[in-house]
Amino acid sequence: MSNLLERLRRRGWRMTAQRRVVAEVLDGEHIHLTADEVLTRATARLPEISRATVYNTLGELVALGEVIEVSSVGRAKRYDPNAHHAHQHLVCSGCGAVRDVHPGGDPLAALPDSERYGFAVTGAEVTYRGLCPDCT
Amino acid sequence: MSNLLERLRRRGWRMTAQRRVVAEVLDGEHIHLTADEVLTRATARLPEISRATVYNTLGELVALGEVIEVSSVGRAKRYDPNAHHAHQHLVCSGCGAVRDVHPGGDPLAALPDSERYGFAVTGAEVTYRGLCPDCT
DNA sequence: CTCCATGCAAAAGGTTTGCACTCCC
DNA sequence: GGGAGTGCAAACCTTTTGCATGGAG
Repeated sequence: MSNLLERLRRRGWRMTAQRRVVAEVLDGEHIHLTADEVLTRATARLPEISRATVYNTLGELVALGEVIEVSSVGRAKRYDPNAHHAHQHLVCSGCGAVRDVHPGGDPLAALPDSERYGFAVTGAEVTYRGLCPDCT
Repeated sequence: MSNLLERLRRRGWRMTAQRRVVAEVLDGEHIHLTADEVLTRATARLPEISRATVYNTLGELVALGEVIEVSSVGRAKRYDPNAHHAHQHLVCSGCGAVRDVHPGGDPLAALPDSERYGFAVTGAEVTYRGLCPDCT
């Protein structure tokens, strides 16, 4: 429980049944769901929620910086509610499962000024790839 | 010119006019094109090439390990013909432009065994994000 | 009471597929 | 000559959008 909901309330985020359910689904399991999986789980709790609302809400959570968009395997993005702890992702090339990992050091430090080409660099994401125990 | 075409021929890759044009387009500019941009440039050289063939060919080049799929900004993947030199990507959050960069050190080294959770880890990609000079 | 959020359904990408035809090896 | 590659168009999947309704603050 990282209390995504409570953080949202504290930030004055307008609360509705739909938004609460989406936040609960994301916060409940610490796996990385696709929008469609969020919709399925949300529908189980609140049958009248619509696909558009799930997308709207996910997009807003990403814009607020409370949720991170992760592209894994396949076309659908996955959503990671663990935005407040620095971490990276380990993706299974077989089944697309995503695990949080915590490597040492700051990846940004590896990029010297001479390799920044005038960009204002704001962050770095590392994606480790491999096969999970089940897919080996 | 890194001779993508020649490498493909040497690997016994079945050559056709369409495949040659796709390879030439990728190898010609060292920027990171979307499938649609590849189609546009390929059509300029060979008007009868079809969208499906471009997708088929790109998918095959990726499977062969000669081209890398990069997800930048937006929904469309970009294709990087520079698969034979270790490098990472610097992506502009504004316009989606992708630049190759060469940070120091091996990103895999940052992930200790204790953070691998039984995965057979095969690689790591680093995506640096920021704003390019034009978008600042 | 006033917006903002929602539902519905349609549209918009981007990518994949089925099938008959072509042409490289 | 045979099987891989191609073109066309339709299907598919994911995400976005327009618009009228509904509910939070």
